[in-house]
Amino acid sequence: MRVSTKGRYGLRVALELALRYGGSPVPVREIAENQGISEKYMEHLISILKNAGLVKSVRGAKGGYVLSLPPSRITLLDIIKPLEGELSPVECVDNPGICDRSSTCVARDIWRRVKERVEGILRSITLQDLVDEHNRRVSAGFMYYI
Amino acid sequence: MRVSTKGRYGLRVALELALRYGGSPVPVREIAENQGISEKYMEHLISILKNAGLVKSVRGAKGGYVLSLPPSRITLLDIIKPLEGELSPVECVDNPGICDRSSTCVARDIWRRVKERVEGILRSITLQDLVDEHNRRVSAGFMYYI
DNA sequence: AAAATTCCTACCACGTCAATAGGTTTTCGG
DNA sequence: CCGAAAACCTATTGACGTGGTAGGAATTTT
Repeated sequence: MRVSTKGRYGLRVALELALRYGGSPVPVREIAENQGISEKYMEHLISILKNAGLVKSVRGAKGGYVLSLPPSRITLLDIIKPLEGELSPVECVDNPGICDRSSTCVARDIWRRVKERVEGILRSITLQDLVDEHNRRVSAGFMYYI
Repeated sequence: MRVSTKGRYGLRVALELALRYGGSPVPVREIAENQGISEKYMEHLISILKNAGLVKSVRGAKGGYVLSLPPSRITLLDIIKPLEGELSPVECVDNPGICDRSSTCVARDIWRRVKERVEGILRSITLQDLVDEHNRRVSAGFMYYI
């Protein structure tokens, strides 16, 4: 039941772009450095987000990436889905034809509920929520050291 | 975010044992035949359930497996956990030390909530619930053909 | 004794994931 | 106009987990 690094890293990328929303385009190199992830791999991940229409690119020098929508209008599900594919624990939830027991299978119902809940959580949280929470923690951490 | 065949098959095995709870021990061969799964592989899976204390074995001829508790006292989480391991979408939920950002990571909180929800669902359903639902469907299917 | 069954350990083939490599194209600044 | 900075594209690789197999040893019933 693990999310791959695509989903994990991708979420961190999106958060970084959200924190800098409204500013100049952010090059992959910067994100990769901040996150301690290979630049080349990051490039690959962000191209998935681009194809999904979540980020826009600016080519050439001084280029980089920006979110194509305000953080408040992007849910975590929007980000995770293109990176991870369907969030079903089992194939037959999305594709009943794969198993001839699907129509009466009691297990399938369980897996369907699991998927719905997971999607529900991710859909209910926006990037802006994460930004707010992040800022709360940073300022709390700052206060702590005074 | 997929559950492996271990979890899927294991759940079906448990359901079969639950349907036959109170009867004589069920040999692996029978379960494997009913489910269309390799006997050898099934053997391996059921030994995991045995080590977890969910089923008891009776060795020798006329032997087999039985649930070690009534179906109403076994939750789906009890079954899935030994087969699949922790249900965390990311490692750091169970093992914060793996990442030095854990203490302030906003993403980690999300993944923790996902895990809690998934576990919550699986913990709220017992094998007896599945048995009841199964029986309901069987009799409904029967009525349908009259 | 023979058959049925659990139990144990090792092995392997395959696919996916994570990552790397090596370029080509576009754009800005001077 | 040139060079640097950046996105973009395609292919390849290495490692690992998953799913499944093999062969036999131990235990119990008939």
